[in-house]
Amino acid sequence: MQNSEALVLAAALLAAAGDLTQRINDGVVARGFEVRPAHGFAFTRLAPDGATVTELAAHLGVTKQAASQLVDEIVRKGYAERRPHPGDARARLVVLTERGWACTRAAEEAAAEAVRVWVELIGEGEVRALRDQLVRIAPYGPIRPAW
Amino acid sequence: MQNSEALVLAAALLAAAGDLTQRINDGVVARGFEVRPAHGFAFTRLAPDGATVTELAAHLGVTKQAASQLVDEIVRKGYAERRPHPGDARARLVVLTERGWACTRAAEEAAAEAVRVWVELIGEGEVRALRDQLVRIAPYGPIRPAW
DNA sequence: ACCACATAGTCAAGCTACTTGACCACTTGC
DNA sequence: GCAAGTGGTCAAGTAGCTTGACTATGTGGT
Repeated sequence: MQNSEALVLAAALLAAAGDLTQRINDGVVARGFEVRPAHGFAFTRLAPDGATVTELAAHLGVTKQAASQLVDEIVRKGYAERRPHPGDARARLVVLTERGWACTRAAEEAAAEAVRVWVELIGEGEVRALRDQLVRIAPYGPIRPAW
Repeated sequence: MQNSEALVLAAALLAAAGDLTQRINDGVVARGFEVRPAHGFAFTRLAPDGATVTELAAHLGVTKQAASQLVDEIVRKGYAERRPHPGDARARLVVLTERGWACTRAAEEAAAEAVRVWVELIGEGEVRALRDQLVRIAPYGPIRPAW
């Protein structure tokens, strides 16, 4: 593969990721939730059983101060709440509220809607293949803004 | 495709894009250029024949003031220069210097190096297929940070 | 049992890459 | 040839991050 082709791949990947992210966020906002994209990726970490601020910081690839500010924001907006951590009095467990769960479901709907456009473009099988390949090459590292 | 699968696709896409962007930028920095990722995407627009600040702003999806500041920076660092625009005395044509071209070539090398890792993971044919599919679904809109 | 050290979290201040608003120079179209 | 539009910059404000400092709690060695 030529060098210049690699840059084309990078540009297309960035464009697709940016487009998808924006479509999902727009869809969530249209459903009545006041959020930005970073919140969504925080929610996916909080979703199963909650998480501490430090765990969230690692997931998002930011400092724990930044993660703490983000938690302040989603708590203030009613999507999550801080609870005492069972088994560690220093830590606090951040868990989603019912509204937080509703927002998560809205994000899934919006994502499905955005992907549907792609399915119409290249077909469901191709989208699945795309996803499978991406899952194989995507590192399980922090979810970060692309730049 | 279930709703939750769409979010998995989005997360994988974001992770892959973020990872690739960072690898490319690290590679360019390692080759002795002091840049950030947004510069690279500016370069790809400037590369053929130069561009005006307004065109660059549209390409990057930011205000023309922001684009102007970015041009200030890459001019100060010696990667580009402002020239009078032939045929429009209001505009100025921003063109790459020789160092700017060298940086672009370094980005291509770094991108190829990063993609090589993927080729080893899933094979060259799959990477090509990935690129082709992405090119088909990626809108030709602005290149933006993923969030 | 104690004390040094590590870790969870927050407060405060600062920075950077953006934004909005105002403005001038030049161009375009009626 | 003047009104409206466009290219570019200057200035000020802002959002979301950073680094630094600190308290409270947990951990491990002697």
